[in-house]
Amino acid sequence: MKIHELEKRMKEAGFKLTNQRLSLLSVLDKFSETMVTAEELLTECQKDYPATNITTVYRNLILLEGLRLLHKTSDSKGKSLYKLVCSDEHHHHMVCLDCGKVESFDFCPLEELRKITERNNFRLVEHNLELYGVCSECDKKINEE
Amino acid sequence: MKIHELEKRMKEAGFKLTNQRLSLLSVLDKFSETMVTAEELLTECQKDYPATNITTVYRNLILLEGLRLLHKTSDSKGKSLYKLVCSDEHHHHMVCLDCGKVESFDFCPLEELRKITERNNFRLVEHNLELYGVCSECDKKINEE
DNA sequence: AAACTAAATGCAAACGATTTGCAATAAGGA
DNA sequence: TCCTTATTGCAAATCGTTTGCATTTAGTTT
Repeated sequence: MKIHELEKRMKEAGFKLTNQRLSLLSVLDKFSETMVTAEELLTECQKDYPATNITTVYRNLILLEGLRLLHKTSDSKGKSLYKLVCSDEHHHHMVCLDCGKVESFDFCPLEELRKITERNNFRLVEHNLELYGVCSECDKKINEE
Repeated sequence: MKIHELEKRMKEAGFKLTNQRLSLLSVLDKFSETMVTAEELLTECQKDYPATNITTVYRNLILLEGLRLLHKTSDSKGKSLYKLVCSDEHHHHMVCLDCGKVESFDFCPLEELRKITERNNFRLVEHNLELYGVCSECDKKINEE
């Protein structure tokens, strides 16, 4: 989703477009291929707009999540990671354990999963299919060392 | 895995079988079908052995994780959830969002996933396929209300 | 353009989950 | 039974995140 579209969505939802928010959106956009922490977002935001504060970052992340514009997960230590949602059609991700880069792929065995849950009278709400490993760039770097 | 086997593994790894540990193993075994928090484990442990302490629970959970006997994830709020690893062959889980119950299924599209990662020069380390929803019992309960 | 008002911010302090330092205790071999 | 070292319990520290409150600001209204 383009930044302009994100700004429009916030505005339409009745939120003010403060400098802190514009800066956060632009940073999120910049990192749209990577899962990042709130702290990393803050650091980047401060480059545009030094006054930005971690509290504000968190508050706006919560807000974006509420608008379903932001995807939140947690790393193995329980720390939260964020990324703008993908607006394209259904797909899943490969996440690099080294640099956090996220690559997408279209495959999803949803049909099969539906059959399984029906067989168990399990009301399927969500499914999560994610691959973890080392992306080609990081793998190259490791081999060079 | 049977409790006795777990105890054996700990002992073999050079750890002492304290009452706190025995009590934790038995509680984990009791909850082997459910993801539970450290707090819930403590509460149960204290029924057997009232002196048990949250610090000890955490320390032993870390230890069991290190022995690869324990599986750790986090819920949507980042709180950690634990469960003994399954010793049976490769499978995935459906997790009830209501009661935490975990059911297993054998299906896994690993072949397909391998093809995808190879195509992307992505070195696959781990994959996660998990279904979330409402289990048949909870669904029944909800409908009764 | 100045005034207004509710929303948004920044700070410091609170928070909950988890970890750590340290002195006291207990497991399991000698 | 004794001894040594691992383990425990407690309190305090830590980390990421959230909240209360006074101040500031966006975006409207005059």
